[in-house]
Amino acid sequence: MEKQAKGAGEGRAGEETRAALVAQALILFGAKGYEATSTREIAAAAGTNIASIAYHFGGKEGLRVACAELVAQRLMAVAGKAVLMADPGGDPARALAMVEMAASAFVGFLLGQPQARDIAIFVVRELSRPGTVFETIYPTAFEPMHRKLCALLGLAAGCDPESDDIRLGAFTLIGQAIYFRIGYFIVMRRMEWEEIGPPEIEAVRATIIGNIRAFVAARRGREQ
Amino acid sequence: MEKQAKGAGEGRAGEETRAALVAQALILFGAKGYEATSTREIAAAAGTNIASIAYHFGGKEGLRVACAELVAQRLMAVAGKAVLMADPGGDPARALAMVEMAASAFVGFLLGQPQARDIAIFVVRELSRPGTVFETIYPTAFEPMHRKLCALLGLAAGCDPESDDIRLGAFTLIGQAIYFRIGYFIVMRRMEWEEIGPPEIEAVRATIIGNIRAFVAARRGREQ
DNA sequence: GTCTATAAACAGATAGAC
DNA sequence: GTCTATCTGTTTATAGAC
Repeated sequence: MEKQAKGAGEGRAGEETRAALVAQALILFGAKGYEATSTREIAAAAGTNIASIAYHFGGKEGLRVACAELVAQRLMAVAGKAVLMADPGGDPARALAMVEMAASAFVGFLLGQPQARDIAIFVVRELSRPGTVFETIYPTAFEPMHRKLCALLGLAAGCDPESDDIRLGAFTLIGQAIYFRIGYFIVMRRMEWEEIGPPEIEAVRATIIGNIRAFVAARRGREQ
Repeated sequence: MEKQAKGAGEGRAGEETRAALVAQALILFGAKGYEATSTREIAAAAGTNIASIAYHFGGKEGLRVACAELVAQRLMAVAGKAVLMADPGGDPARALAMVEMAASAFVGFLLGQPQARDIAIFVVRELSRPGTVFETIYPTAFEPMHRKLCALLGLAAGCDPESDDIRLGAFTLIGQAIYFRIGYFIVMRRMEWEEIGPPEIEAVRATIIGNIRAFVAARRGREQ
């Protein structure tokens, strides 16, 4: 009644409404889960009506897919340049530094502003089960990044980048970072933190980077 | 019509129905999520009717709480003896061995039989947001276990067990294990595994135990 | 305690005016 | 493209027979 005063001859396309719907859906899906979020809720948050979801996306499921596409695109835009194009030039020390930088950025994203956190949890939820969204995000974003991480780790540690050891090790690195988002409230309670701000993020970062160095050091010290 | 032939004078109490409902709800909540699971589904899986959920638990939410209580109880029964009562007797080497044993058991549980995996994911989901279930499981099961893990890690590494470093380090250890459950399908895809059986579990176990040793070694080698 | 039948609320999808 | 009003199916919860 007061929110939208757009007449029929508005001119500006419905691209804005579409974008608002995806943006709000992403936040709500992340915060409450896909099933627990109603289309009415999303429409209200986006300042539009329920019917517009069917119009723009064909239905709730289409909106979910649109969220996945947006996320995959953003992930590639951000990490694609920072991670995928990283070139250590065959130098183990530089490779290690690049892994540390990537981990640092990842932790900052996971624990940063609430909106980023909700997007992160949307991705985690969707990647935890097979489906359309999994098939959208895994091949275009996750797999290339994990492969690159393995390349850097392998170079840094002096191991075959595609060995079971390095591939699984890369998962343990990702996992410990993601846990701080999954277990957000557990961590806050146990650490007796009121909120997770810059100093807290820094503490998490330091611990994870310590683990990365220990991981690499343990392998460097062995054979090869 | 054919499933239940219990007359009025059956004698055996409804404790069985109650237990079946909790058991099936736990599996379904874990597999599909709380919101995505209908009470009809649960009742059918438990071989009873919808009304019995209201009778035994007051409603769907009561069933969720009952699941939490069962999980908290089982966690304490299993891990309570294996972990909480572990006494390294002040020996760092024994403390490290105990952490490794606990991690090994934890990974086995997380990746073991499907039923155990579903229970694990129920716990992870519920602990990821504040609520009644969080308040049930966190203080009675999670907090004591994390504290004990910190004690063992601190002793093994020669650090203050309640320092930020050790407490956060304990989270990174838990996180990397849990990731293999959260990211089950990602791992399978990337590792090109058809299923996660004993040899795959062993590989994950080896990587995580390697990380634990690296974590401890990095701190032992420093000061103190 | 267990069940069927049903009530009341809510979901996602759609028709049609503008 | 946007909206209101409505359709259709499903949800949880409940009443009441047995």
